[in-house]
Amino acid sequence: MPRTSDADERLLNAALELIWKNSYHATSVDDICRAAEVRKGSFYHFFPSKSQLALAALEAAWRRRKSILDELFSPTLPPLRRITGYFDHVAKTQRAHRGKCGCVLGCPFFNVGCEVGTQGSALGTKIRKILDRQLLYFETAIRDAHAQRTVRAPDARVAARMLFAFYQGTLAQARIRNDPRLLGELRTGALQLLGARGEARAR
Amino acid sequence: MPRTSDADERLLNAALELIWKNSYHATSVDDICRAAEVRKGSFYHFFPSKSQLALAALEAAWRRRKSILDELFSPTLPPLRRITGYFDHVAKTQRAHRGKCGCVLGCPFFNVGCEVGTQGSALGTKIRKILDRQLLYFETAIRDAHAQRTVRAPDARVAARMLFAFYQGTLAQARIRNDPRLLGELRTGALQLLGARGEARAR
DNA sequence: CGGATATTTGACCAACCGGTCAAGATAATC
DNA sequence: GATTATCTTGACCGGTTGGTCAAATATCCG
Repeated sequence: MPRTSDADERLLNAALELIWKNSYHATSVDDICRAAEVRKGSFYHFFPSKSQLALAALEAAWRRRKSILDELFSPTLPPLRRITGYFDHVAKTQRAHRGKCGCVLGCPFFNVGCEVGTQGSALGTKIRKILDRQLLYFETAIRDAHAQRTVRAPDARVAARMLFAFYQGTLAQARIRNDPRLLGELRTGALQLLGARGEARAR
Repeated sequence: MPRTSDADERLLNAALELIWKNSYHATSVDDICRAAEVRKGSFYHFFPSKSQLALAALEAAWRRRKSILDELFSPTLPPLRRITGYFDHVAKTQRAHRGKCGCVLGCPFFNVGCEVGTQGSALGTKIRKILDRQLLYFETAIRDAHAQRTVRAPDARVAARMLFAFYQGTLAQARIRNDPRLLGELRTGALQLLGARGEARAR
């Protein structure tokens, strides 16, 4: 067997980068090829269509994110720490984005989800699935926090949805305004939203 | 003087509808012309470019929204009622969208803001301005609520930003999942986020 | 080395993109 | 009813879109 190429990976990376920074519809196949230094013929050797490439790129991004989430939401950590620790991590990476490419980028799944959500595409379905899974991390952390009474959240699922909405809304505002300082409000907002007890608020 | 036309208004309405439902980049000039039953030549008689049309359409949408906000956030109403009343109104109109076109559409300013936010276009600037103004309604309501001690929010601006993020995040989730039921969580989340007192929570 | 398979290349496609324009149609005004 | 400014029309533009393809080339394996 002949020749192994990394052009497919370069395409995945370039696609994620461009779609994340701009948007799905604003990113053309030619743009992606140019950024990945791959000719269009090779593009269609590896991927059947632009939408399939986007799907694969988001899937790859999710795999990376999942391993970070698994670490930050480890059950060995106090439940509220998992959440605030994750928010700290998000603030850090968004600041890094801003340093590198000049923009706060927000969440790629959420951004593309907003863009294509109403169109019933395969992309939309995949994104809903990813967001659902991300929600689960919040849900179990909140359930644990409730069990050890650092938080009062009888319905952990609803509380997780509200926290997730607050989190994504804050991240999106940071993108729209290109201001990572807004992410500093994630921690206090989360504790407030979950009705965290006084003692739990410190650090 | 000759001939008065409403083609410009039809274009504004069609543009808002299509951009809101789909996205800015997914909506073409031809799409808009078709929906408005206007030939392309007429389009460019009234508007110099697609982006200027979008700008004007969002501006018109904001004017309509502003008059609703002025009414629902009237200082004659109890401060928390202004907020919950607005959320009720949003839930109602989003349900209506879903009934009419099958989709929860979310907030047009926020959606387009997410899409073009990083590109430094005039559209982005306009949207930031609109979102800022919408934020002010929350801010004064929260300040009033704090003054009459139905809420504890020493920094009304920060509290407003957090509430706004929660509101937009929830609306966007409802769009992504096409589920208006999520909007039912706006009220309880808002009261929780603002640390509303027990008595204030009842209806 | 020779063959099999994986990859690369660049030319090509029809459809569509945002935008232009000259010519004609229409209607309020005098 | 002529004038005049507003609006409408449809043909047209070069560039870009997502996507195709046959031929060339590179590599691994025996």
